[in-house]
Amino acid sequence: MSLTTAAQEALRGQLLDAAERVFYARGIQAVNMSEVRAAADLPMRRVYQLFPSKDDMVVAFLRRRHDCMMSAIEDYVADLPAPQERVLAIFDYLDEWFHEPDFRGCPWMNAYGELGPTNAPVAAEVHHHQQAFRALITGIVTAAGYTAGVANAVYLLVEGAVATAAVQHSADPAGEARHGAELLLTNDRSRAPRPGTRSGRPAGKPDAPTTRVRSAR
Amino acid sequence: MSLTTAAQEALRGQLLDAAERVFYARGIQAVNMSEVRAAADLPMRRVYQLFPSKDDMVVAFLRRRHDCMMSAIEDYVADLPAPQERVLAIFDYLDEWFHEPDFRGCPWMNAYGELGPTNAPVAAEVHHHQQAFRALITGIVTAAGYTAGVANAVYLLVEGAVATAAVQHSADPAGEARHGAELLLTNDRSRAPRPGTRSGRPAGKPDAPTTRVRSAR
DNA sequence: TAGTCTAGAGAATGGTCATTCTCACCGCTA
DNA sequence: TAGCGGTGAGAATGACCATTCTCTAGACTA
Repeated sequence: MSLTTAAQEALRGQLLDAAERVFYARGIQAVNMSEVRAAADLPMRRVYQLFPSKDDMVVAFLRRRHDCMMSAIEDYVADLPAPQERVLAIFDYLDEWFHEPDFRGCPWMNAYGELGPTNAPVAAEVHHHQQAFRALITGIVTAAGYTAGVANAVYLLVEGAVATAAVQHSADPAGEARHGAELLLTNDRSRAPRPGTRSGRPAGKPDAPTTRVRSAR
Repeated sequence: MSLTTAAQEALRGQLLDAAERVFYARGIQAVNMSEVRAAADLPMRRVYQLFPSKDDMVVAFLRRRHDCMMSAIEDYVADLPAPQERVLAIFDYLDEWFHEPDFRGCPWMNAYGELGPTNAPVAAEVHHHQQAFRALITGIVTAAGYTAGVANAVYLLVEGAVATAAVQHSADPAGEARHGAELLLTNDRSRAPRPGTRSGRPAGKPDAPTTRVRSAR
């Protein structure tokens, strides 16, 4: 036997960490396998033992990042009691993300732009991510009692903010989208929760201002 | 003299037509210069006479398409008298675009995903497009008397709809974004134009339903 | 008609890249 | 110690591609 399953998993994680770093920073097609190999500090032989092709590695990178992002948002929102705050916290999450120094847009949209038309597995992975991500967002909004129309609009605000922040190298779209969402939420006739009621976060996270995006970094 | 300026311009147009077709359909990096040459039905020598490099051709393709899209939206909106209708017509334009059989998302976001980190001129062109496009959208909204916050949100809805429609291969996001915009517009306290007043398009374009996206094709 | 210029068609060049292969070596068993 | 399965390091392979070059032929001048 060459390698225990646990050791394989550790190496796979090490490789995906490196791949994610270089692919996200510089683009998938702009990075060759030698660079991935070097970034992961693994021999080429091992790289192809862990993933039979670059495409497989790309799909795995996208999937792992998807899982990571989904649970991060769930956690971010989980301990907020007020439904409207839960919705707005999505945009606070975006604001923190946009402030990360190596933020470079949506990994899935980037991959779609690069490989969408020529690489069916990658396109399918992007499609899957977007559907699941959308379901997560709209789930948070509708669970707070708002209409499906509001939920759709909140989701589109999120997507628009990510695309805009990437190209403009600015975190402002998070706040702008948050403001748009506030307008949608406070005016929704089907529910119209009054703002200001039931505010405050439980211990473990600092207070977030109600009307403004929390600053990160 | 090798070629008159007018003839050069005609050939340049012929080449950009072809380049736009193949680049947009299959991605910039996935298409090689021989394919562009073949699609334009021009000898290779001529291609490099018209654009000194593939990068130059890509930038020119993006710029021409930008000019085209900007004036198309201006025209689309121009003859609508009611301010709120002018805003919503943006989404009708999107709906028609999304219904085109070869719609494949935002050419600029696609190019940014492909080349953004490695190709500064392309990144600059995308940046420029997004700023100008945003100014156009927010100009239409604020000229209709709405707040800057509403204008920002409308713009983000547009960007989100384009990204979502591309990946999901669906035109629905146009209608969803339109609905979100309607919620924003009809509830904007700073202006609150009553819906239903001053409706109807002038001759030359068919009537658009007020609450639903106009079907294209 | 001889000379010169330019164009078209496509091959050659030089470089890159994903993937595979070689080879010397290590740890283990008998 | 001889044999064996697997390893690291990196070179070789085969394909692709942007860009340039060659060769042939037509158009135009004198």
